Amino acid sequence: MITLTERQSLILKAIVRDYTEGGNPVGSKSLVQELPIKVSSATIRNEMAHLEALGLIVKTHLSSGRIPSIKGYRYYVDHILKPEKVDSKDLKVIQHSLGGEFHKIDEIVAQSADILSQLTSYTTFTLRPELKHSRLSGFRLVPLGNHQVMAILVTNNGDVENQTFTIPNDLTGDELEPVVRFIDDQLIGLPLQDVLAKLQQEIPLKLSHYLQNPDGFLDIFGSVLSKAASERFYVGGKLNLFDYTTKQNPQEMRSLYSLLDQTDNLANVIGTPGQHIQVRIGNEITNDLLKDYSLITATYDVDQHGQGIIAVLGPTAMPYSRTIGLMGAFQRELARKLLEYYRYFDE
Amino acid sequence: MITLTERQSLILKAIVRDYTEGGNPVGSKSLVQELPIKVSSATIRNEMAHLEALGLIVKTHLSSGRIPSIKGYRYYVDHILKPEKVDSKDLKVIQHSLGGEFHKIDEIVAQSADILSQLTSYTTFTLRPELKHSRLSGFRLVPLGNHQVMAILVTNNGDVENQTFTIPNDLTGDELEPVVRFIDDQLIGLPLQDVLAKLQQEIPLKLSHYLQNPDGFLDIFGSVLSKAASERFYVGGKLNLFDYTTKQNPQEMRSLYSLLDQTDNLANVIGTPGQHIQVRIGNEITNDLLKDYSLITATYDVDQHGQGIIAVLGPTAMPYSRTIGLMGAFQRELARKLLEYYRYFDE
DNA sequence: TTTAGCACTTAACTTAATGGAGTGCTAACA
DNA sequence: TGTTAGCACTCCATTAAGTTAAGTGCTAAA
Repeated sequence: MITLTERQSLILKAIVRDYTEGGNPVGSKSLVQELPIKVSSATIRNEMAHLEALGLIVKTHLSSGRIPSIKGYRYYVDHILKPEKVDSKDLKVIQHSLGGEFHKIDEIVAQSADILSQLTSYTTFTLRPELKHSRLSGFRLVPLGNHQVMAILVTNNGDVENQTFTIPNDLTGDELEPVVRFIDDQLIGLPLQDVLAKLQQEIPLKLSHYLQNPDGFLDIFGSVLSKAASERFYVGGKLNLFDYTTKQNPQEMRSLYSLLDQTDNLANVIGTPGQHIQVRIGNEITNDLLKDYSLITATYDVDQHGQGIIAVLGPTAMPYSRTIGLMGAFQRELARKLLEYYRYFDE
Repeated sequence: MITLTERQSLILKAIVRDYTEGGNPVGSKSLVQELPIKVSSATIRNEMAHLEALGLIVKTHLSSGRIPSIKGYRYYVDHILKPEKVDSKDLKVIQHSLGGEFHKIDEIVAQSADILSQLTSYTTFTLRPELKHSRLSGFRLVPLGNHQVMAILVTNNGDVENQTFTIPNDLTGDELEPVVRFIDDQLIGLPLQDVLAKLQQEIPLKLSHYLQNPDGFLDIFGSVLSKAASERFYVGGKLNLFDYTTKQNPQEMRSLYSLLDQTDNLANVIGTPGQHIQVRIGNEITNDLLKDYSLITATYDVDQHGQGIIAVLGPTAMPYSRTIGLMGAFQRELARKLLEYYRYFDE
């Protein structure tokens, strides 16, 4: 366990600030002018040597200024940083962007990713509150004429998922009616997860009483259901990657960009709802492509409707204080907006 | 009007081929070995000087080999190039990828963009057959409970567009029923364009006979309608841009990438259905961001269902012959698949 | 414990030197 | 008249050497 003196802490803090703002290694002379204490550059050099011995800062070459190491950022984040109070202008942006009328939870969550990326200039990820709290509240099959049927699934949270199918010739709309009634009787009110489980087991058997060949229908229902039950991250500010990337090589950029496009895979990187706010720096992220970046994840809480995630990906040299401040504001505002949205359907 | 001798034409062709394959300026000595005619390097130098005087090839510096100029590519494309016959393996890939079952035209068109980008390693754009040939064939409002209504619009081509709305408290599902009947009576069978036009003019007036306050409904109907009537390009192989880009600067990459993301703006760049196949090279493209690239657009024809577009964006130094060959195959296969799809709804 | 002073190190930039690929031109040749 | 060998010339790319500025560690004195 590392403990720093007041002065060492001030120096580390100044190095982190200078480096994240200017991008250049920080030398002892420039620190003399900035520090609120009066010491010579030689003294600061001595302290810096100490911080380096502890592994908190490193040189880029033998006679260069210092930059924070991963461990240094870690110490800074854990012991020094105070989240910055959100600028009232920024808060207004957040509130205004969430103030409009939304018809879907996903719209709110996607919008949040966009606004947060705009405010931070980084790349952001948002996940809606976990679906394990969603229950099936309705299922319809709407014949559209011309061999087409639309399947619609509704949850108690107001989520609507739909998909259009071309019906095989041996399956008419009329035949499907009793099946819909079967679903209504047996499955309405159950959590989506349970429905999904039953779909693998008892439903096919029971359904065969109603329908000669249930496969076609099961495909349709299963497909809409799994769409409704799938958790996916929304990504905002993908283009910002071009601004803060450390990669020169277009090939590496491609791999990175491609990672952000695989929204279904992001849970592996970002994780699941958990700690209030978690900062992962450099190789603390379990993905080699991101080992030069920092990832901040925050869980937000919408009471009995479960928890969701917002996350920011940026350079290791980022203004953590400001970023974390903004994320705190988003946690609150997003939770508030979603609660308001859910309340509409709880009536 | 430029006319080249047989030998000059051979030399230009060889320079284009060498440069697009190797990426290096081509010198007279290397050409000696490749050309099917027996002449010395000095002779070739003389001919090259002539081609340069015509503006077909240029030097990168005073004593360098030559590369084709825009004008040179132009001449090559217009007078020398023969579309390459599509490899049977590639043709199988195309046919297989379009062979599956699709539930939407947009799926077919989007899939085409992906496959073409895969085969060319470039970025591709596809546009479905023009919507002016689509007619409104059905409109539904499905109440989903809990203040929600789904509006569904169907066209004679089997296109289905839908959107979910939260209904204002002063608008109940029952009230909407006569309105749907009004739509069915008055608008079914009309081209979407006409419906859109009427929506601006006579409909609001007529509707006020049925409904106290038609604004809410008009918003809903207009919103779904304009979704259905909007033409947008599908983009495939955006990531390939990283491979063939000439930009080093991340900022320029960002602008370029951002252009490709604005799918509603692409018509300005790519144009509307027209010529069979059009090749635009370098600054012939009316967009400064693309002035170092080539854009090949091809119109495909689906009989009475109208025309669509496929396009490929790549480096100016691209194997035009192969690319154009592939696009020709796509024109045929895509038109065939769409015809088959449409036929299903014409029954 | 702090500080002034100094020798030392390194990146980044500039300048010079060298080799190779390719050209244009001239004069001879078929 | 078209073709070719020969040669001087140009420019890029690479390497080598020199210079400057920023910053360090260490020593010795306050």
